[in-house]
Amino acid sequence: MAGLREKKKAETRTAITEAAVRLFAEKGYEKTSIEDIARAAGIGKATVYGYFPAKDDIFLAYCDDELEESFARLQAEEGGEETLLEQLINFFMIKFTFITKNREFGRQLLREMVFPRQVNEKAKEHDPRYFDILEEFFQAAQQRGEIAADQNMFYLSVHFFSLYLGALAGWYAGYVHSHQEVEDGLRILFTQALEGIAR
Amino acid sequence: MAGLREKKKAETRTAITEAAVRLFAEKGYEKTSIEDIARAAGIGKATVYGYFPAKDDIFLAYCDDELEESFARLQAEEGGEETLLEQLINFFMIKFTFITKNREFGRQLLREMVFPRQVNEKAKEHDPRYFDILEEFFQAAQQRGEIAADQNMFYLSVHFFSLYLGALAGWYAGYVHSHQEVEDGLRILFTQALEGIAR
DNA sequence: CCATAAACTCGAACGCGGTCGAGTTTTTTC
DNA sequence: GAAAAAACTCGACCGCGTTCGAGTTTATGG
Repeated sequence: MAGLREKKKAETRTAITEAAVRLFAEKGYEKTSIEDIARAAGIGKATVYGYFPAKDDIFLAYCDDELEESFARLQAEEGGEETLLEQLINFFMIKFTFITKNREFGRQLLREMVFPRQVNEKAKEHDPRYFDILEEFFQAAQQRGEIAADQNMFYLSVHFFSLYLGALAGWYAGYVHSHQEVEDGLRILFTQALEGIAR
Repeated sequence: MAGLREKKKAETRTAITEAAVRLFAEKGYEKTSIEDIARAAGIGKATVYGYFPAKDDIFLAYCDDELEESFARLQAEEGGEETLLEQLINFFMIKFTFITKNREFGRQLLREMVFPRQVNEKAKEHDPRYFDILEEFFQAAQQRGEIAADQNMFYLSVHFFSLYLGALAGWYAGYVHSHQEVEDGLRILFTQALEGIAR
């Protein structure tokens, strides 16, 4: 019964995202028009809108791939014997390096993730994955006695994530320029936080 | 000599911003077209681009007014006998209430201020004014003995500003919904930070 | 199977942000 | 005060994101 339709739909959707991923990487987001994508996917321009409500949403599909890659690298890291501070610096610097690999891409993605146009269900799947990694760090640090036992894991994650956001804001606003400056700044902020958390 | 030209130019510029402010407030940013603004200002559409390089820049001129108002309210507050924690909560909740007065306006402004398209000279005039207020709080708190003497005022400001950013992100991502929740969250995060900062 | 409904496709057109360039007004130069 | 230069204005146009609507394909039910 069904099937033929669904299969074709899935194929077309894939064709769109693949064409978009390729073109975005080649020419950049702004320089790639919907018509370019449609042509590359072998369909009409208007048909794209049957699959994605707006251009930004195609971009977000593209981001999913990229985020997946970053996430994999984050999990691979697993430095087990560093201090919590070093683990956190490491974690966020990987994220930072990834997101600022291309300034424009990072800016666009951050705008969409930090101040989304509407509450974003997709983000609510992503975020916990990062928070889980952070919470593992905290758990281990707690067992090593590096942080107090009564700390709320979730708010700890939020705390460091916020400081990371601040660093990104400083980067995009032009207050810090090199990766080293960002790392130094994060270290200062994290230490401020930790010296309280660790008493 | 000059004068006639300059005066006319200033008048036209004012006419544009005033028309824009009125129309943005009436119909919202997206729904207001450059042509609307031009017509309301009594000039041609293309002329607008002689005064502002892009639509967003007219929006930012509009924001200047709004930010000025918010800033005035912030300075008027001056609660002198509260604890640092309460002062900070107060300060950031005023900012939060202002910026989320209109969700769309706040989102757009935040995107532009936190992740600007290019390094923004205007922002570099604004930011220090807020940081100055914060540093006064810290100075006073230091004299009261609420925080350690060796803290770097600038990074303290950055720290709390970052936590505020985190709260905004939580709001726009839909993790917290009421002002009370935001305030509660800020209080937890600020306390985490302070208990370190205050030893 | 056929008839009817539902879903999908896409050329054409719309709206809007932004640019061009020719015409006009002001300033400068001598 | 005339001629050249510079600055300003705006109708016409371009490109692109998005929508419309008519035509086509697939699914459904008797």
